[in-house]
Amino acid sequence: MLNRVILIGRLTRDPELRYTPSGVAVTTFTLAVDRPFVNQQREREADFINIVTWRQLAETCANYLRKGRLAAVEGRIQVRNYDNNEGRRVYVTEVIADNVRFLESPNSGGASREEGMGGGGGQQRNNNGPRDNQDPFQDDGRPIDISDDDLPF
Amino acid sequence: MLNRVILIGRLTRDPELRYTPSGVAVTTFTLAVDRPFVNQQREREADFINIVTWRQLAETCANYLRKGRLAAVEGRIQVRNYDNNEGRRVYVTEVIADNVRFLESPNSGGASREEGMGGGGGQQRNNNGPRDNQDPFQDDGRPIDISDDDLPF
Amino acid sequence: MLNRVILIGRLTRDPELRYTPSGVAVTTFTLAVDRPFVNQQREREADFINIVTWRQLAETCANYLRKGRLAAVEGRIQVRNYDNNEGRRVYVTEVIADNVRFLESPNSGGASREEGMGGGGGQQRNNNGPRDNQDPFQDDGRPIDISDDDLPF
Amino acid sequence: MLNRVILIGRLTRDPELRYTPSGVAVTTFTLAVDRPFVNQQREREADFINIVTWRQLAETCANYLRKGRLAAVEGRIQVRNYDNNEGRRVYVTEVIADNVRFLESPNSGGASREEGMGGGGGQQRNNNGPRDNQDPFQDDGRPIDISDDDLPF
DNA sequence: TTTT
DNA sequence: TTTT
Repeated sequence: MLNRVILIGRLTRDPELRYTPSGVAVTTFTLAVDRPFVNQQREREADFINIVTWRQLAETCANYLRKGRLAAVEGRIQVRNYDNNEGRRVYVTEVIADNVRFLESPNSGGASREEGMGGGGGQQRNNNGPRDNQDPFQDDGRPIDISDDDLPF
Repeated sequence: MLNRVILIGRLTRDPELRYTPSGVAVTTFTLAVDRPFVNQQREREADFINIVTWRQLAETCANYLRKGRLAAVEGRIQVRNYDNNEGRRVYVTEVIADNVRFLESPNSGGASREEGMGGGGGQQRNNNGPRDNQDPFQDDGRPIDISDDDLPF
Repeated sequence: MLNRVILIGRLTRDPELRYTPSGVAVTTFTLAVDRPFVNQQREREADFINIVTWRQLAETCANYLRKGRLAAVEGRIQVRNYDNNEGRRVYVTEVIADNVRFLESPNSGGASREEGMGGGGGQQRNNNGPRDNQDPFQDDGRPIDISDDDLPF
Repeated sequence: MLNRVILIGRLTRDPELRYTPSGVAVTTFTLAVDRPFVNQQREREADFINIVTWRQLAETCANYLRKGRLAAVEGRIQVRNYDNNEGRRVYVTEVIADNVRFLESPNSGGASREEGMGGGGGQQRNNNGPRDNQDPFQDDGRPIDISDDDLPF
């Protein structure tokens, strides 16, 4: 009936942009949200929360967010379930975002030194500007098997 | 860094009150939160979101909430993980509530007819008033093996 | 940059539906939101918060909300200022709602006995169903001098 | 009954720290919160929202926030009214914050060049570190006539 | 009275 | 000007 979430945290990795068979953009990433200090020893812990964005917002997130950046996310909690290959029902909880704010500009630091460095000998990219959408080798740019109702995170 | 959730929905079952070994009350329940209408056929779907409350709030929720009742929950998303008995890592997402509002009084209807009817031949209870805390057979009232950090939902 | 408000409270009076010169519907009402108990004497106080809704949501609120009803409002804070007839700058704070949930059905009680009783000899209305939109004497149904940017609350 | 606000914006001026007669710290500042773009010409507008913090949080805000800095504020809307010296009832809306996040470190830029430059011949201060609480000339550090219930913003 |  |  009412379902509202607001988070501020840092991306644990670069966002992943995919497309549904019908061509709808969907971007996923994980936000590390620090918990309030629990004890005097100031042990720091975080919750790692999966975020899903769709359409125009998905494209924008893929272009402007990177691993390590601070972002604010507004959205709603969604709980999906599916049966895995062992016949077990698995529950997945995600936040479907409808508003994302980039709280660090690309050149204000905060991003990990390793961001964008691909698995080995991959293309080098300018990680401080937006990602080049024309890049034909842009990872995750190909249509894949995701439906709007049941996208695997 | 900031983690805020606000939900309005209905309880899918009676709340469960337990105690940690050190005697801290913890109450869990699931909220069915209707999704906004997706299509013209007005198919109604809901997200089933697990809620955890602690201490005084846990006692109050156990006393005043029942299956079917409408409630507003304020809290934060928490993601726990543990290794199940098959050696698989399982992720559990819950909302740790710090504020719960009862949006239906006990006698304003909305609660299922079956609420409180135990497994078989159980005690009958007046389901419209608060639960009797003195009841020595109150289900879930015994200390069980829950720690504050890793309570099984 | 981010501006989100969620309120639950009761209407202090019937909602008012008006139209901008270009025919856009705008409904205003005030929500009484109880403050958390301040002291042991349990003095109850409330904040009275002005709500503005537009377009389809305005029509729906005018049709289904009434004085005394419980409602949840989601929106954003807006601060307007204008110079009054004494040349003083006046600041007005409202919540522009984009989502309103009716937490009491028309026949679940909660509405004041006096609701809808107009100033003198007014039409009688069935206050428990939705308001009749065809009613040619529906109060506040005439176009008035409100602009989209600067509506007087 | 439920009253929750979350804002992200920039301070329009340095925060002001005061004390109630009984010695309770209270800090006030104004947050400029950009509105979503209204038209194609990308006219940018903002809402200027008054924030009030109390006790420990007030001290921390006075120490770490400065004009121009980005901050996230969590709290509740409060509406006060008083009769001004012309016998008119004036309504004041503020956000009483219970959680403030500093989204820019003191040396990440963003602060105005003029911040901290006092009215005339005042002490110079290092504006990038926290404010020195021992400073005997610290502005707004003297007890003033504010009560907990009716502080003038 | 307003911030970037 | 205020609701239960």
